[in-house]
Amino acid sequence: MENSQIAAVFDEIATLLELAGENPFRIRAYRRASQMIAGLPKQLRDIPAEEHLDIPGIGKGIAANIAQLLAGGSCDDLDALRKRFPKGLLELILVPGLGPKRAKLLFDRLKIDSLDALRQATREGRLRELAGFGPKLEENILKGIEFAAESNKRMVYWDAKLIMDGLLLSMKDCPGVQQLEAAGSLRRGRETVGDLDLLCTARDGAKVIEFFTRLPQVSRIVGAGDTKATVRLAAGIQCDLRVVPPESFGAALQYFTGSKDHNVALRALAQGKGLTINEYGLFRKSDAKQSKPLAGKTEKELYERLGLPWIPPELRENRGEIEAAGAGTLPELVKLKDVRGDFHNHTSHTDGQNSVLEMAQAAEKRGWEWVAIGDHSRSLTVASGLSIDDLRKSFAELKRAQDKTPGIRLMRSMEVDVLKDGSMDYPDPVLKEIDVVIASVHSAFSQPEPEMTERIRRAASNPHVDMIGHLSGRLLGRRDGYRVGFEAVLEAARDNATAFEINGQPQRQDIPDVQARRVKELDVPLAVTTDAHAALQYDYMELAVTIARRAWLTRKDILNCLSHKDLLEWLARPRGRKGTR
DNA sequence: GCCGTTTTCGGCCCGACTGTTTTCAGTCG
Repeated sequence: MENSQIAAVFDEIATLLELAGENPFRIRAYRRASQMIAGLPKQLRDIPAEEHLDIPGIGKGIAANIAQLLAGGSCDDLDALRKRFPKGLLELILVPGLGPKRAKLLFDRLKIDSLDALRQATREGRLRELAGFGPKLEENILKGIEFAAESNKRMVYWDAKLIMDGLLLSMKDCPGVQQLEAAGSLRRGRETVGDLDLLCTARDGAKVIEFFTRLPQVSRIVGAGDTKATVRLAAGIQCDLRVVPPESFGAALQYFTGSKDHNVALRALAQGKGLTINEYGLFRKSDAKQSKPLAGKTEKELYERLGLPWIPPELRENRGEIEAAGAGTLPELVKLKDVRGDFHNHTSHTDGQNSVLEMAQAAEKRGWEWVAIGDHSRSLTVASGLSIDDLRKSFAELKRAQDKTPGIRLMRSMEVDVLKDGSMDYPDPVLKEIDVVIASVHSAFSQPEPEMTERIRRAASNPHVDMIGHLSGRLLGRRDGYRVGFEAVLEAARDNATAFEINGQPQRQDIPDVQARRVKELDVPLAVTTDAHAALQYDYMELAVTIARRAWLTRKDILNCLSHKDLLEWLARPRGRKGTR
């Protein structure tokens, strides 16, 4: 069982406990464990059971559940709870306005146990029989049912970012708005985003809220007060706007950036110092009226007043960043400007849109020091992969492009298919002619895990392979990755001085942050890549770097931060078993 | 259920908004 599946079980247990009206702190314990496990850099099954207790948020009870899950795929607590509540009850909670209490009431009194049953009962006016259910709620539930049916669709980071960029532009025209910033999971750079959070300072909140709710992007107003509004955007995502006074901007930005777990942990830290935090500032507990904020204007002063350096948003997942900040061991995260070039992209020879020269010129224009320009190998016929002859012709073309782009050093890279048996799509002598070889799986996705693992291990052990491309093979929102043993591949990569790619295509984001952090743990190098299929898609480097930052990576961990000279040295590194960098 | 340089028991983050209420519960983030 994967960590993500175990995390999902604990999340379900937490929800079911809510329905059962259990102790809220017990519920929170399960949620916390779920979050913690989802963020672990290593698979629980690869950690000795007795060490599970060392993980924060995991005690005796949850450790026992983990043991059961790893042994048999389920656990007693989950099974017992599932027997008490029908599956459809979990759907009801997805309806905005319905939480565990109301869902339970609907089930107990009206036997409603699915969205369909809810729709019918609402239309028949049966909800009004219940205390606390009036006409407004009824109306909101009807609207909410359609939303719930598709509410598990999160938007990939890049799409959400583009929508947010548009909103920021629009809100700049709003009279009275001073500071304006995106918060929430988007600011933390999460791979998918469930809703957008926008924060601004202004004197007259009501006027700003009115301006915001009338923007053309807004399709429906869910709620609006003097300091807060929630709307549905035509683009199909919810957006919250909060207006706060300038002296609270830092506290509010911190608060609405989250994550929830980070904030809870930060509050606990404040508690221990006799302080309390809310979105308006940091206060002494003794200051009951909260009249004298100790900090709040900026995030930096808020963290510093708690005895911590400012923590970059990408790290705020309660995955050890608060402890590291306290110990002064936060990493100096890689920045976009540290990147000197890209390894992975495609030209019009295969499925890209721009020529080799155009890709070279676009890279030069970005100010990169070098770029490796790539294509697909011959097996990938859907993308008209290059034959050996065409590949060799392209070397000459690259030389001609180099003459026209004196400001950048060009190299040839190739995304070479890993065939079913783990052999490469070109013979070794041909691979040797290519400057940067990226080994990727594009076929036979449904191989059993042991075969897939061995297949990629073999590729990672090929002395001409420089990095493993998009290891999981997932496409967010479209398909899960293929089944592959990450630790086994990682071990082969370490032993053979092979790197891992962090692919910045919005649907891929592969490998994800948690795995990249694990790669770093073993001191295996990583590369951030765009997988650009058009010159404009070099923009995806920003996303690849964001993933790297979420993985706690510094410039030392990333091959793209090497100078051309040092990169050539790395490419010529000694290979083979136990070879060193 | 977890956790402990205040504690192995008794705590556990905090406020806005809504809808239904005569003072607040439920939901949400």
